[in-house]
Amino acid sequence: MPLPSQLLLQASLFRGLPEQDRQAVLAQARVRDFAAGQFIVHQDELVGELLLATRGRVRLYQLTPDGHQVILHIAGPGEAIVLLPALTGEQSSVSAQAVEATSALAWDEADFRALMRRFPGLGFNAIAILGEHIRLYQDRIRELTTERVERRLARTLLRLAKQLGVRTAQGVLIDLPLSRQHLAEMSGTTLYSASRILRAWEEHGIVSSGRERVTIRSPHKLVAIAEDLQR
Amino acid sequence: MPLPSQLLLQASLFRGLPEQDRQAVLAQARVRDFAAGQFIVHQDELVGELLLATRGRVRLYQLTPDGHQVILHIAGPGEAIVLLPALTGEQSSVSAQAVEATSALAWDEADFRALMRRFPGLGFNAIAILGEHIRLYQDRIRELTTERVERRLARTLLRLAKQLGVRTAQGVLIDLPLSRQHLAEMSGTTLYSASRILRAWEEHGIVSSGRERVTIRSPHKLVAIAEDLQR
DNA sequence: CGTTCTTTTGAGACAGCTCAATTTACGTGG
DNA sequence: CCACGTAAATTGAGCTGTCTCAAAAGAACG
Repeated sequence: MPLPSQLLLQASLFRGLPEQDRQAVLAQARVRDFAAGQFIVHQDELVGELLLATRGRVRLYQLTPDGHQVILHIAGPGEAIVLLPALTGEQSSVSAQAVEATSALAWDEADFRALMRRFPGLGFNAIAILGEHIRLYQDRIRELTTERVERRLARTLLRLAKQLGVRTAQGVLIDLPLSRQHLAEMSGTTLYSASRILRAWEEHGIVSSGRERVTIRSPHKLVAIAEDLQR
Repeated sequence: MPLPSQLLLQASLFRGLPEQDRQAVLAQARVRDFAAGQFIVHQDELVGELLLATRGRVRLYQLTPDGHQVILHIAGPGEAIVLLPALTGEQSSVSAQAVEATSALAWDEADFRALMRRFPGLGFNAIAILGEHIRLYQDRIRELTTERVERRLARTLLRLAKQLGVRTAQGVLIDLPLSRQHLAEMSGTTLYSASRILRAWEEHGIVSSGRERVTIRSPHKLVAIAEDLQR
């Protein structure tokens, strides 16, 4: 099996590890594949393994009792799909569903913990990843309590563009099937408000969006909206 | 200096550490004291040390460009005041201000990292703590996007009661100077809405609140509001 | 070329915010 | 211990951003 080593060199989890150690860690991983739309873990379930995406995209979300979805993150190649439950042995706080055909490396919880004892760098990297998540979440909490919908939506698009953006002739395409509903669930609003705002932006030449696709034509203007540089 | 060892046995950071190791870690700590109201760290500043509260209460918050505060957490004895920046070497994502006279143990960033290499249990505990924060933040994001103010306020009070609640004759007192403004900043609303809701709850015998004080008379009813058990 | 899912758009409702004006509680100093 | 000043809390009134619900139009796919 040819490992996608270029990508895994960049994976935050392995950053700074000596090549030899990295190989030792990779040697213990299994490969798992998920079809588009397949559920990978369910909220409040025990998982028992650490999953690191190598291909595809995974939607991480929480479900409320009355059926609302809140999307917390879209994980792409090089990112962990399930990390915390494997590190702490607790159940998952989120559900994960593959958006596209996805592959991942999998380590058994116990195995990975043993690896962390052997290679302390792994532990530091895990902490750094959790730290990034914490910062992102803190930012979102601040945005949700102090900013209005339009700005939050702008931030969501900018975050997505940074993470999954692809340069095209028209601008930056967010390379992911992304409905208005999904955008709403990432921004803390409703599908209707998201649709109206995107329409308005389309009129102003800021974005160009179709069915489950968004291209940012003018990242600059979007930043202006997100950061309130206009008035 | 007599260490408050009972408390430090419970501190999540030292959980499960052999007594001997714990002593070795504690031996490298300095004690720092902060007056009520004193600023401990500022957002976006480098910190350079890990701070573990042993006494008092610390408000952790973010400030928005237009001056709004968003309170992310109130840290009490046994909890870390500054953790992530020391672990990753990055600047702090939050500001910290002592609510009361506060004491803390302090380790230099580099020293603590060395201790983590020596005692891997420290690293696992750090991960567990970060994990708890992540779960709390995820919950808040979900609440902010799907629940209305009254319920969020109920949850805020319940969280505070769980963490800092003191049983009294009238109910559970939240042992902390806590204005309507602060409650609003923890719940994602305004001081006015918080005030109105508390008044209504007072009328229904759910809480009894005075100036910067809240006592929960009927935790049961508050849970009913938070969890929507009523209708 | 009908079926299904996504998106758009309209109209109305309302939760919660804003702003202003009091009232209440506390601490301090005379 | 009282009077005063200050900060917190309450309350009213009006406004509006955003949600809700309904309906129709557009896009994809067998």
